[in-house]
Amino acid sequence: MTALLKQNINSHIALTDAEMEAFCNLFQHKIIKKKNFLLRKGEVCKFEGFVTKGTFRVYHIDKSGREQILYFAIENWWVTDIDSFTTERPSQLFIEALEDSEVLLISKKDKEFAYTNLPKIEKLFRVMTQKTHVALQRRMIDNLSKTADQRYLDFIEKYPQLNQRLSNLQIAAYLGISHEFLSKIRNKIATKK
Amino acid sequence: MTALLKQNINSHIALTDAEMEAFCNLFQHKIIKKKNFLLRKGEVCKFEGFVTKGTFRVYHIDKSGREQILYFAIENWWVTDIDSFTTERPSQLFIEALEDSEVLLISKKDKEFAYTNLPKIEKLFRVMTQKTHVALQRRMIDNLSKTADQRYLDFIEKYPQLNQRLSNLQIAAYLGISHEFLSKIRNKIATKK
DNA sequence: GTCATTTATTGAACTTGTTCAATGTTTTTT
DNA sequence: AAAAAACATTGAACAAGTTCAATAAATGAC
Repeated sequence: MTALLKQNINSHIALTDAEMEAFCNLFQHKIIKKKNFLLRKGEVCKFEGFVTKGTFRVYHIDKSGREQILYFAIENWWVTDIDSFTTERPSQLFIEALEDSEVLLISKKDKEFAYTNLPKIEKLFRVMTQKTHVALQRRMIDNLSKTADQRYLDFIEKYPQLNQRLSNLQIAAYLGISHEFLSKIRNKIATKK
Repeated sequence: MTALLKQNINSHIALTDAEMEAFCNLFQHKIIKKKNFLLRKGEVCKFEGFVTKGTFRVYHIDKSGREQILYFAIENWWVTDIDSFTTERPSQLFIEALEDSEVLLISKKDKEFAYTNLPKIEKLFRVMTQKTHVALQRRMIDNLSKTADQRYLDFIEKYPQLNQRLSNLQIAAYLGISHEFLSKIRNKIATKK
């Protein structure tokens, strides 16, 4: 059940078998059907999750009703609203399953327990947050400097697995463009080749 | 010399006086004159810095020569290229003083020393990275959902101190628009009131 | 204080991306 | 298998933002 989680943790830091067991035992397995929500705007995010099956999208809905996707999470990715989870304030985000999915969830209390009793877990989350932050910095710069065409080409090159699994609607909401315009970009790319 | 740094650390976590002294003693004071660089593209970032005086901008230059500002750092802010610092690979970024400035710098080796010998420092940087990450997530969503006018209004409301100290050139590079267009936005706002 | 440099403004032509509406295609549900 | 729903494409009119060039204003260097 937690094999993928253990492998993921191993890719960041080294834990003894006992530490690994102790930590992984804190997670609860949960099944989320397609179109169901792990979190809705207004709720306090009470978990940090690790995806073992399926796809989630973490998104925001603005005043005019448009959706902006902060990130996708598929197998082997972590998912949470880190803001709401740490501050315990209502979330501004939605986390929705785009397919029938499964996650391992750890509660805030159990995570705090791990921080105090398993010092390396503090390092694990520092390292993971740093890596996530670096990726977001790159995306920020790309969004400031690149045209939508280029961002789309980058996306399909960087995340071929996501490109296969996601509708163009979802990809457009991630790139920050209308799906109609994405369709025109795709047409332009296809006819150019 | 390190009073501001101590105050900043206290705003994130609680350290004993001995821990605080031990940690703050690892920092070196450095003066950087206006238009000089703390880091240039191609160099490995060997420090994490805390600004005690002045202003820095952390920016990227794209293929067409346009500059995108990742963030500004004034007194009481931290500054580094976290990507280059952790991976020890050449940086893609420039860090430049926009005024005569002063920073407290900690080297990678000393930071590692702190992580192993002062466990709370691990927590300090986890917490700080989380907060920075949350701020960047918000900026990302704003950039995906809001028009340049609104982002500018948000900027001057959120960072009045930066708005005062920075040229419109710098602000435009942060917002991801041309400075000419920022000028037109400013005109529109001024004549509307 | 003057000259040179940098920063800010404005207008015109252009490019990128949006909106809306209509139509076709695919997927899901029953 | 048919009907409904969701997704994708296309075109036309529009809005947002860029580029280039010219000029004005502010700042810095000597």
